[in-house]
Amino acid sequence: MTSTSEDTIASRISRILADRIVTGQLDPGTKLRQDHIAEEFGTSHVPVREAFRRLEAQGLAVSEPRRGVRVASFDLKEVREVAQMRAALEVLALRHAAPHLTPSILDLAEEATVAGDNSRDVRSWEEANRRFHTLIVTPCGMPRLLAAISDLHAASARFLFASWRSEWEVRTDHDHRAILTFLRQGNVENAAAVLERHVQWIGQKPVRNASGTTRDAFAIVG
Amino acid sequence: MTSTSEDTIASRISRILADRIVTGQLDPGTKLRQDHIAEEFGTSHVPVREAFRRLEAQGLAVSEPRRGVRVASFDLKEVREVAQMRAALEVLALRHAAPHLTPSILDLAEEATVAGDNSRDVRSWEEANRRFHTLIVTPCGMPRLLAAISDLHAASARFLFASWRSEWEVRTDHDHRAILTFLRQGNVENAAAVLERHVQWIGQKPVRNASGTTRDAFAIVG
DNA sequence: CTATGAGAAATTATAGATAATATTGAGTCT
DNA sequence: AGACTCAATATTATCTATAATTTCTCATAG
Repeated sequence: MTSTSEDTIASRISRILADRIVTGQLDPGTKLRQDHIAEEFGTSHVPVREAFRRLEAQGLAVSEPRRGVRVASFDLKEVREVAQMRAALEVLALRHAAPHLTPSILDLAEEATVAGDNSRDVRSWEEANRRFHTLIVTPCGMPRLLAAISDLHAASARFLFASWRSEWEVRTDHDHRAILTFLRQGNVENAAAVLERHVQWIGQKPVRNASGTTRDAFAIVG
Repeated sequence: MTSTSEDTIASRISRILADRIVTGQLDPGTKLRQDHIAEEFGTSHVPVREAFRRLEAQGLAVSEPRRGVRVASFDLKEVREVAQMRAALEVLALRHAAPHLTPSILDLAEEATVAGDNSRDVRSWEEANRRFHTLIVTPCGMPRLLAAISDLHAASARFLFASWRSEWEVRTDHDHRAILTFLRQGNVENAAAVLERHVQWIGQKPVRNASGTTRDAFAIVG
C-alpha cells in the first residue's frame, strides 16, 4: 500500500501477493514464477512482473536478474531492524500528529485497542493493532512518512504471523491504553516515550511453540 | 539504488531516469511517456514500465492508472518531511554504526568533507556530501535502513539541485567536521546530536536566486 | 467569445510470441 | 555410488501486436 490508488491488474496482484507473503501463506524463499501466477490470475505475465517490482520495493520479495523472484527471507536481526525503524518513524509521526488529534480519533483508537484485546485470532488482532497505530499517526499529514511506516507494518505483521502460527493467547494491551491516556492529557512526550518502547518490544521476547520447545522465534507485541 | 544488483534493462532505465529526475533535468510534473522513453533507449515499453514502478516506490514519480506517469512534484513541506525522516533514520543508523567505525573509515569521511568544501559545482558537492553521510552510517549493517536512507538522500539531492540551479558558493562544512571530531573521541551521543540538527537544516534557509528576488526556495545543507 | 462534443491521434495496459538463460534429469564414465 | 555431460524442459526478459482509454483538435452552437 505504498502509493497511488489501486486500479490496474498489476496493483491488484501486488496487493494479493503481499497479503499472502505477510500472512505466511507463502513461505520465505518460495519461488514466485511469473507464468504460474499469471495463469492463476488469468492475465499475461507483464502485470505480474510489475507487481514483483512493487513487492521488491516493499522488501517482501527479492529478485535476482534472470534467476527469478523469491519471497524475501527474514531473521531475528531483520525483525529488530524493522522494530527500530518503526520506533524512530512512528515517534516522529506521533509528534507531528499530536496537535491534530481530536477526541473522536482517540475514541476510535480506543475502540481499536478493545478490538485487539478481544481478538480470537492473529489476523484480527493484527488488523486491530495496525488500526490503532495508523489512527494515531495519520493526522501528521506526512504522506511519505506514512507510506514508509505502512511498509514497516507489513514487515512487522509478517514476523507476527510467522511466530504465532498456531497458538494465540488473549492479552490486554496496557501500552496502547497508556499512550491514549497520555495523549488525552496532552502529554505528547510521555506518549511518544511509551510508543517508542512499545514498538521496540518486537523481537525481544522468545516464544515457546506448540511442541513446548523454545524455538528461535520472537514475539510481536507492537 | 534500493535493492538488488543492476543487470536488467529495466533497472538501467530506472537508474538513468532517477538521475535525471534528481538532477532536475526532468522537471516536476513532466509526463514520462513509455513509448518515447522506450524509443530513446532502443527497447520496448515493457521494461520501461517496470522502471516506472521502481521510481514510484522511490517517490520520484507518481502514477495515475491509465493516465500515465509523471515526475513527482515537491514543495517545501515535503522537503521538511524528508529532512525529518533523514534525521530520525540517520541518527538511528549512526548509533548502530558507531561501534564499527574504524579510523580509516573516519579518514575517508574526512576526505569526503574536504572534497565537498573544494567542490566547484553542485553535482560534485552533492556527491561528496552523500559520500560522507553514507560512510558514517554504512557500518550499521542494517540493509533495510540503509536502503531507506539512500532513497531519502535522492529526494534531498533533488531539492538541492532544484534550489541551487545556477549559483554555487563555496562553504566550509563545520558540522561534518564536528561530527568527525566527536566520533573520533568516541562521543557518539554528541555526534548523533550534531547530525540530527545538521540534517534538519534542510529546508530551513530561504535562498536568494540569481535575479535577486527571494523566491520560495530553500537551502540544502546536509 | 466561450463552451461543447465528435472524431482523430496519442497513449496506456495487457496479451501473445520469441529469444536467451537457467534448471533438470537421463545416461555415461570413473 | 558419485560426479559429469549434454540435451530436454522450464523460466525469464524482452519484443511486437492489439484493445481500451485518454487527450487533443477543431468546428460549431449558444
